[in-house]
Amino acid sequence: MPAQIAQILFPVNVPEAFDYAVPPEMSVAPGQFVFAPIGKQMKLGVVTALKTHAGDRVLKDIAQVKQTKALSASMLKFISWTADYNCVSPGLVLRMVMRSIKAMDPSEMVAHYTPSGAAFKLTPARQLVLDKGGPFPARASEIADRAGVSAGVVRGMANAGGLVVETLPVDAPFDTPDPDYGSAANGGIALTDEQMAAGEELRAQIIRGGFSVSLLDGVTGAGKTEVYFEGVAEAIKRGGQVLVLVPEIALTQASLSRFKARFGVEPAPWHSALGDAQRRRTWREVAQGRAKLVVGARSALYLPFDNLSLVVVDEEHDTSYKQEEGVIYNARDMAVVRGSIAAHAVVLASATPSLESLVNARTGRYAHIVLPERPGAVTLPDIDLVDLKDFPPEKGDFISAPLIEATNTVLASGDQAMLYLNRRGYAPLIICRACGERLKSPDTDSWLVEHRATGRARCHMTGFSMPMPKACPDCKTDDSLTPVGPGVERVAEEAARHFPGARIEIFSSDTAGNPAEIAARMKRMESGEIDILIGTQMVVKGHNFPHLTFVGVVDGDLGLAGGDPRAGERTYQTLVQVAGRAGRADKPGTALIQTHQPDHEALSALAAGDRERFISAELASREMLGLPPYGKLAGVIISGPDVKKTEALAKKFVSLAPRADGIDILGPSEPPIGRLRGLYRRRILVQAEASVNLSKYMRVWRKKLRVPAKYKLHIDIDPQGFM
DNA sequence: AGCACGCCGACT
DNA sequence: GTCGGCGTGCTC
Repeated sequence: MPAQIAQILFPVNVPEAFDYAVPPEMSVAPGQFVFAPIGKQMKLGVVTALKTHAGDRVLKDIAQVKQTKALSASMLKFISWTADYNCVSPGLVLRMVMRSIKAMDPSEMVAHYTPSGAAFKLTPARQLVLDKGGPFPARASEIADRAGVSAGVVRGMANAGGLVVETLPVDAPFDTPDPDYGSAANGGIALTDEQMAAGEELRAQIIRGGFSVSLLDGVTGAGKTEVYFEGVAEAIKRGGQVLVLVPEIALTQASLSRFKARFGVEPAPWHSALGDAQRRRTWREVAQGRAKLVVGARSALYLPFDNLSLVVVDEEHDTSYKQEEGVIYNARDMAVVRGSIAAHAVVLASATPSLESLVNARTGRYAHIVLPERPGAVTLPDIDLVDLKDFPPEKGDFISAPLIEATNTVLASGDQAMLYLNRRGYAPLIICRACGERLKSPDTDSWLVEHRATGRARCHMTGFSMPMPKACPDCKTDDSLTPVGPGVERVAEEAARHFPGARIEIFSSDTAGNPAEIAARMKRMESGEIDILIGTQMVVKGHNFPHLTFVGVVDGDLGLAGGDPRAGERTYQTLVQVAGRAGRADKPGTALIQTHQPDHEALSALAAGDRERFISAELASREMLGLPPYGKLAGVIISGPDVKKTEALAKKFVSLAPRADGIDILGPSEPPIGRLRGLYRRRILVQAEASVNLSKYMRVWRKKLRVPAKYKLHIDIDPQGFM
């Protein structure tokens, strides 16, 4: 029998898996993690395939098989599919999967304590342990922490017989969700007939098994979450694992609590800010198939699920599903791919579905489940546009008379108002009155934003920040630096002038602080301790304020500039979500949107409350221009330390483009941010007809150019922005 | 991603 | 003379 050869993929940036000899006494299977020598080092990789013949090359031996759960065949396929589609090496995708390498070993075991109930010598400190030390079983340090005693007390108490000791994993398994825990039958939220029918449809998909995609389409407040919970319950009931993807910003304690209310346990969390211990715990429990319910941001899609049977993508239109750095991918699209590979159900949920998903639903590729507005409950408020040409704000102000009037009316009736502006800080631009200099981020084409609350000038692209200078750094004139344009801080200042006595709070990622503080602010808003909330994008997600009946959008045009083909769609989606904050819980609401472009299709359709009109107009123009979903786009970003060489490299790349029908290449051109962290950037846009396999074309093209060290070429399939 | 090989400036 | 700077290229 010929020696067996294993293809091994390593989590490094090499173009393909490498061949290794399997020693005669060793047995390996695809998906297993193995140690093998690569160069001078020993690395952990994954067997992707076995074969019997590999060229003339003398192969090295696999050193050792790692004793841990292997990746499933569908996971391996998903890794290579992701790499191919997004034009990156499969090793980089594997690196995302292997994010928590320590989690491959079983959890360390450590002593846990539980009250024994037996008689023992009770002291005041020991009483504290019993009163406040729980929940049990727990580690000595956790109990001591909660009870406010030293860990010695806990151990002494165990010796005295008051606590029993057992050795348990440091990383506790997650509790098993109960599909019926908070169901309507068990006293949970009662579903309407329509919601029940929609839930049944999802259940039916899951019972039928196999690949399916359902677009769950319903306005805010129509009960999308309750409906997809029905699907989640069915999948859990059948023993499968469920992943619910949410936009990173929406992964809050409040959203986890909704899962707890419905399934009796908090789900396993996954997001970028997770600490090492929690990350390890979730990764391991997911790999072992013990974590049944996972709620996570986009990267959770690359967790090594053992038995995934449902993926829900909540707020599927949200742009944060697009990963913009490293491996560039769209988690919403990859979720559908994962479902087709692993043959399971996928649910896309949104009040404002992306045009791509809508078209897929209309052509029958996706099941379309439409939830009607709840009868009796006002959902979308009355939306009107304020043409800033007709109602210009006072000089230096940003709030027009109609917004002031509407806010006053709402405040007089004891309700709350919200002013929305998606701009952090005080002013987006700082300019010198004496010499005209604009404060710019070092090595980057981006203005510094004044943040008055912290007295700093900050770059939102790079994170650079410095104390707000007293004098112009260029002409040295004192006190000449002037803020230009509005940020939420400035709008709050203006609001304080217009509405004296009103309790005003700002809510943005700068002021948000930790989760506890966010929750506290939300609570103040809910209980009516805030009259006017002034917020950025952060206020859009998921919080319901029963007394909020007016929303004023300070700048409805933000996002329409810049030539991005999806700008109109994004603006429409955001404004629907913002306006939807007003007037729930049976109180009618109103929304006013300040704009310079009242005739823009997105804005006028919004004011008319006519989603259908906006969608058909937008689709018609996309079809005419050959843009997604009727055509395909890819972006190329080339960056490097020298302008001329970067430009030359971009031109050379364009000249190497394979000739093909149905493909247009635009550029290279300088993107809006032409220089970022000292690197000059050039952008190429590739537009293709729908029938073209654009990923394959880009992979072939990419191989023709050797990119020098320090220079980078990134391919972005279906780019969402044009920065 | 690492790690070594390689070819030019400030030290014993 | 050589120690080491990091630029370049390879790893089955």
